[in-house]
Amino acid sequence: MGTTQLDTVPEPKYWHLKTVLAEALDSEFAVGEILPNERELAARFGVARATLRQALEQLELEGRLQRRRGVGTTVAPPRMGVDVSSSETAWPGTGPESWQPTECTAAAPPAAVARLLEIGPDAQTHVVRRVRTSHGQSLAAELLHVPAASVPGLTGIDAPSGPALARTVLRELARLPLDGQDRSVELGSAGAVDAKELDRLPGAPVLVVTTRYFSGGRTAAVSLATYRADTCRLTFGAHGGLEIRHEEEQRRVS
Amino acid sequence: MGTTQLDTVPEPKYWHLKTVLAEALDSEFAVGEILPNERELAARFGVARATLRQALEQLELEGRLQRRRGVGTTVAPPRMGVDVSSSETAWPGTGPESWQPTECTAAAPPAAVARLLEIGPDAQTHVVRRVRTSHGQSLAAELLHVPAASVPGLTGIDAPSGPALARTVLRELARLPLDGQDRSVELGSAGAVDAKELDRLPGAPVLVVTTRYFSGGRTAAVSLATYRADTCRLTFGAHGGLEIRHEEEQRRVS
DNA sequence: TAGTGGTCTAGACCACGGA
DNA sequence: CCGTGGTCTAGACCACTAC
Repeated sequence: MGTTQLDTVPEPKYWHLKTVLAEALDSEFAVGEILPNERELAARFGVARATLRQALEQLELEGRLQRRRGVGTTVAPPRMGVDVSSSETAWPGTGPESWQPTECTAAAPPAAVARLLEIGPDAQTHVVRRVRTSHGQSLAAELLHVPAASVPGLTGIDAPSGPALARTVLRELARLPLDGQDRSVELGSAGAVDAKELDRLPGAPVLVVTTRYFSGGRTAAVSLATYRADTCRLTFGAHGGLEIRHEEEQRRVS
Repeated sequence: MGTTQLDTVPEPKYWHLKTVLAEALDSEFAVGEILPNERELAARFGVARATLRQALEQLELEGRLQRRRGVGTTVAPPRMGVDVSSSETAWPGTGPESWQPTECTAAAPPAAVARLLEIGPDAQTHVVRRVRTSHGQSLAAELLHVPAASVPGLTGIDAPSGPALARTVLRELARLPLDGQDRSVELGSAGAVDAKELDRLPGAPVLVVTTRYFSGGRTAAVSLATYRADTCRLTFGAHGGLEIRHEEEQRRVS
């Protein structure tokens, strides 16, 4: 028979729905435009709201949509390219970066960090909190763990607090010779505090960038930076092509 | 009053559930062990299955669990560190890599790729499919887009097909002088074909690594590699510390 | 065939943002 | 206050795996 057999692999509804919506997004909506609410979209497509939401969830994961409680679902702009390699072989806080220190506390590091720092789980460390912003939007939240042993110049001083202390720690750190660094990227979900800092709900997907800074044959500091996975594309450019350019806004299928 | 007021921010059930499960995973389960099935877990915690699944979903996203239909939910091993920078300034297919070419077709590139290649959307390109495996497990699926203009040596030859053609294209590509390359990482979801190649369901979260290869002032090739986000941690090591080491298997909270 | 996770439904109530 | 997305329920059936 001439009928091309389909349905041998029945496509899930939410998957088909996602495809349809993605095409509509390309052809019928402008960036920033708000979609009809979920109840109406579900009715329009003849599915339950939960099913519709499964499709929206995927599109949000891919950075095509942005959903905000109490507001609505909007068409997201293309992801921002965020350079993560510019500070190649450079201490954090040096250079014209977009990081803003917000806090500094003293604490014992979590087990995973202690392992990376190659220190005991009860060693004192300074924890510097920083936020990276661009165009007024929070891109990433960072916890920089600096063992007290790495910045001996701070032992006597305990005067400043908050951002001031953070800057002092960064300054002391920058006095060490930097031998090199290590980076890794993996998927994670935002904890409660990071989520608030990134203006997202807890559990939002994030790209976790782990950086180890080496000095004098030791690991002098470890940074855990969580980037909003919905809005960021991390670039490791040596050729300035995929950089922070905001690129074309609107595309249409030919 | 001495009562520390909680409940000012009522925690969602699935969030609390996720925390409880994560702790149980650390303290009561070994890697590879299978958990009770979803219906029983839901009953045991007194929640609906959908709610339990929301918690499991998050834990899977974080690489702590692995769920397989018809089998069950198992405790996942720590993520594999996968080096993505070793081929720094090197053509793909050269060196002792773990990539395996599987196919090669001729096609016009999708719009997004055409833009990166700086060619028209209807230019002919070779599309090489490769799979990266480690320890018998599929880690990543790649589509390498090579404009026909980049490998003029192939115009006369059209004899081999499949993997053989793929290797020929890679060989021809390697003859060009490589000026540099560009890399970016972002979150995506696996398409139907990639999902099958990665042994995951469509829509599974992946880390998309986009690489541009430059030669003679032009973009000679573009690679789109999708890494399993649940099992991979991408490393950009200059110091061989976070490399493919499988690391400690089992941890316990002190 | 039995048991697993994956999909889907039709409701309900809650938390948040803006008017 | 109303409308939005976020959470949750108690079911049902389907697709896959292994025995």
